[in-house]
Amino acid sequence: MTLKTIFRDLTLKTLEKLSTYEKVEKLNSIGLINTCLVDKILKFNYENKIGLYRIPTNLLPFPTHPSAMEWNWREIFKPCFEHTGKLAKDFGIKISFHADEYTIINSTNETVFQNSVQTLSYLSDVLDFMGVKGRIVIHIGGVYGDKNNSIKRFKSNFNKLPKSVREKLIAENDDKQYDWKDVLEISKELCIPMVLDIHHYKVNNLHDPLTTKDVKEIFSTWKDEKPKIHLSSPQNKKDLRAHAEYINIEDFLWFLNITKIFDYDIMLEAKAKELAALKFREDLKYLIKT
DNA sequence: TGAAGTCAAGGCGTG
DNA sequence: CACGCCTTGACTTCA
Repeated sequence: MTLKTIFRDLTLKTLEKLSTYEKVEKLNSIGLINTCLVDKILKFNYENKIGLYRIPTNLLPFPTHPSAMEWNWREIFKPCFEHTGKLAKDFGIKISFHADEYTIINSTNETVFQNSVQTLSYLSDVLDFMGVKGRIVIHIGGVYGDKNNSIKRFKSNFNKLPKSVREKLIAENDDKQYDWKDVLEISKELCIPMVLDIHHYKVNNLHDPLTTKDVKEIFSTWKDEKPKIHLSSPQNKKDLRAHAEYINIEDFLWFLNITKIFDYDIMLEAKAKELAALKFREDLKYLIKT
């Protein structure tokens, strides 16, 4: 059994050709198709004992764009999200979002920061409507030629965010700029959990190799919550950053070896999505048996 | 109905 | 300086 998980979308150009009435109709229709798809995925995950799900940020089309301001999705979709949230809770599936690359909390441009606040509020409100204790993953952002100042700006801008957003954010190490030590320091100071992405770690690590002690410190940022890591495999040797279809079990074993004493969730970032998750689990089972 | 070109946004690396 | 990349690509147009 495979899932066809194609989330509907539309281009701005198409949207702007429509009358106000047509716009709302179109946006509603796409939003509804996508939320129904989420319900279907949750059901699939439950049946296949997959305990996590990351909802794509394009769940709703143009949720924060000026050209769709007349669309009051919060009012219209509240019951939908309540229903979806109830499913997630009944199935025991943890929900999360990953803010897109345009969400930059530490931007030097105030407009970019304000747009980021809008996007984060959208994601936060969806989680609140769902009534789940979901998380929103973010990266630290740009460096702008001065990492120390950019980290400072991240921290001060973080504190300008609405409380409802702040309490959902979790920070992830990235593959180019902010490595795990940078993010750990920031996470500790802001008291937010850190998601360790072990693929990004391998691509971008300026420090010593990760030890069990380091992982313990990273996991301690989660307090009473079960920690989560991100796992993916590179597309190919040349293009290390892009995600492959499936997970190569080798990319996890080294980490498993230093974390056997811990209990944590694994979010897979693989293009084959649910198929990759099922295969990963089979590979792991086979390996442990032999 | 298929393939090819296009798509809101930022920051960074590459040619 | 223009372009591609990142995101679990998808939409739109044109044969």
